[in-house]
Amino acid sequence: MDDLITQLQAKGYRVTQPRRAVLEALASSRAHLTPEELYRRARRRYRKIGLVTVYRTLALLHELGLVQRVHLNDGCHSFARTDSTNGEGHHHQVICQDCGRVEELADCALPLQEISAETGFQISQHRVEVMGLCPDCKKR
Amino acid sequence: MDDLITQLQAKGYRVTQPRRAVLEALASSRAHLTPEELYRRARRRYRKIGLVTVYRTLALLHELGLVQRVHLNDGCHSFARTDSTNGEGHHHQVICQDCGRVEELADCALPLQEISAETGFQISQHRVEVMGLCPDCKKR
DNA sequence: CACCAAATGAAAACAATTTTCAATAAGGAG
DNA sequence: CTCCTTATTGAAAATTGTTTTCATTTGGTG
Repeated sequence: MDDLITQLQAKGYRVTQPRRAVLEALASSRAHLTPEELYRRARRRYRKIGLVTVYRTLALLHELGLVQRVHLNDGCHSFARTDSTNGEGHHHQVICQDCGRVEELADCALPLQEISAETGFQISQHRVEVMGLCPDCKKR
Repeated sequence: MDDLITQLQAKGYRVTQPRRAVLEALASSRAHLTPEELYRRARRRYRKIGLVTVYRTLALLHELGLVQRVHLNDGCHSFARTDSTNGEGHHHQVICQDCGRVEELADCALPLQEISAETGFQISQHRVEVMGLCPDCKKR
């Protein structure tokens, strides 16, 4: 969280109250959130914030690789923070279908060589998404 | 293509001119297409078709597992036909970033056991998308 | 060929996102 | 600490993408 703020400052962006509110809302949730949900949560921290600012902040954070879009079967409108452990713009997530919790996979072990050989494609990036129930939701 | 039509009939859906137009447009492209693009192409085959029908046909085909949504970094508005070889609702695609060509992977070789053990998730489905340049575009 | 439900197209409604623009506030200079 | 500049903001309007409504058309069956 403080890390996110530091990153913003480092890149020359201002650390404003609305941005703080969005960052805190994001950091305090393990689940993926839509702009609307994020807006509701951010508002609890900074009442005056507008939905537009949420969109703008998300765009900014996405550009900086601090949040990632979560691609679900029925739409791709949610975002989750990027785990600080993965420096890169990785896209390897495990997503709980019940509570929305998102976890990142360090390594995906895709046989890229093989895929490249088979298809003849020159591969530059990839995305892996695994869906299911997280330990908590699985118990219920 | 004829296969798609047969499938429609088999499920009790009517084979109408607009649907034919959409199916042909889909079948004749190796690339993923947005509803808008599909509309333009379908119109070349059946002038009177409306964009609404394209949406409806896509929804139908998606339900039947004959097309899949393509999830790109900057939006998920495209569709590609499902390779007839993969009966299942697989989501393992190789996508050309230049021409949009989509190829399906038969097998993804993800170490699901491992992922499950590591994360504690009970896994029910997954999606793999590999992006890069197809053989043709790579040459240019 | 006639019938009827399924399917269609046009227009309207709706939802999500982006743009515009005047007002505000972060943060560096003094 | 105050001033100043400019990035950032919020509200409203505009835009874009998608869905609904409903009267009309049409595929397929008898």
